[in-house]
Amino acid sequence: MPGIRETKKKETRQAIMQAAMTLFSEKGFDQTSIEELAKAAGIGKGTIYGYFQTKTDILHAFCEDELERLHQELTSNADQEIPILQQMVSIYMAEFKKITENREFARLFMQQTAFPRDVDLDRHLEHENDYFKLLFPLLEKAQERGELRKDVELLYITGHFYGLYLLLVSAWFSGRVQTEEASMALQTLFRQAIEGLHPRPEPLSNEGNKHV
Amino acid sequence: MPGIRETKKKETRQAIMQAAMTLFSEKGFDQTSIEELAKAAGIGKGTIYGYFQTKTDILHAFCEDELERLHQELTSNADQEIPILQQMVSIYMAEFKKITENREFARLFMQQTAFPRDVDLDRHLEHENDYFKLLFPLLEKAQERGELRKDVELLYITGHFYGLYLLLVSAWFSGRVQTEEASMALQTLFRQAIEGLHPRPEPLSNEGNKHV
DNA sequence: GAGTATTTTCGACTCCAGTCAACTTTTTTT
DNA sequence: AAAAAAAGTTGACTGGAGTCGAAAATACTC
Repeated sequence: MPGIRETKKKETRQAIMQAAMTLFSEKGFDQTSIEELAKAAGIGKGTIYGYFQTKTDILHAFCEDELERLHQELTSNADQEIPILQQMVSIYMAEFKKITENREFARLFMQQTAFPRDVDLDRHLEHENDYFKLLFPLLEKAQERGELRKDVELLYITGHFYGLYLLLVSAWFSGRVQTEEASMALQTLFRQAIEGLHPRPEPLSNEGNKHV
Repeated sequence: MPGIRETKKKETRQAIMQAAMTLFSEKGFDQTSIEELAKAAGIGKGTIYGYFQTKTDILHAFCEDELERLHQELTSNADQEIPILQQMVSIYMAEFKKITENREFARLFMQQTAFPRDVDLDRHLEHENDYFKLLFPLLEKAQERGELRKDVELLYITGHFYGLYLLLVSAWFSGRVQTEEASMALQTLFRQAIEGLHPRPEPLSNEGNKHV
């Protein structure tokens, strides 16, 4: 039996996030005041701070939820036998598309995710570990198939892909990469990461070197 | 002849940044109010907004100045004949060390640099281009020496290194990489990026594969 | 089910970033 | 060198994020 309290807490939390997303989308993050938001959610201003530490946290929690759901989807649909390059491109492009739906949300979310405040560290690490649980098995299988070096820790391999993902998002913000070019750019970067930046006498396969 | 106005503008700007850094360092960014800062700089509160758009901008401008100076230094000291791996590690570790001197500054600076607001885009791109002017010649020489593929655009090569740098800083914030380990971690990542994540029958040289 | 403890809600309040219209200083014009 | 224009300075003011202590709601105890 959940108890009145627990039930209401979940409901209220949802109500806040729901109201927040509606208002943030309609009027923008800065143009929405907490007081307004509280009224829309049918609660008092102070109550919000029993659920979230800051205004940004509301947005961040929403984005994390959305991505969590996306990851569930990706995990169930994943075809673990296609080349790791394509798997990684699919996963990170799905994330990229989701995140870049709203530029303002994306900025605030990425700022906190990539460079989190110390108070958020625990939550952040937990979330990251969930992500690893999705990625590691795929990378491990790719290692077995001989597509990835076995002498590189999975954490580092993930790092390479995640680093390039960060780069892509950053380049998108600065306007160096357009939304339509993103998929191509990420694929190119990932392929180069796999092939290496060092020149080699003979190409590894004939898929390579078609694009810069 | 500079004119009274121009001279004073530069002085005032310096006074603001100077006072800001003293106070931010002593009391922390959030604990320092603009009014306090204005008093310390010997000017009125409103005047600050004739020089900087936001409180964060003051910090950001300071960090950019510091990094600019660092780049000058790096450019003049650069030995363009040592392996590109070492050159890149030196440059990015210098930046890492500078930036991580103060955790709070680092967070605010990186958040704005990696995911800039639209109003800051022009300044940001200009600054990035200056950076490229430092890096491109080094990378080009490395291509000539056969250390880097010639079929990958310089912008992309820079991207690989910068992406891994972002990753390192992000991992430092999350506590996955300690300050003392950073240099080793970056070197490993950069070497892996050069060698590639794909396994190869015979190692390229005997420097490789010693660390994960 | 009355009484006590604990958790949650609330909005008046504090504090501060950022604005703005009046004012001062410098430059340009005549 | 006086007048007009332009650029820079200022602090009282505004609006909103986040706090806090009192009040309400729920949960425990006998």
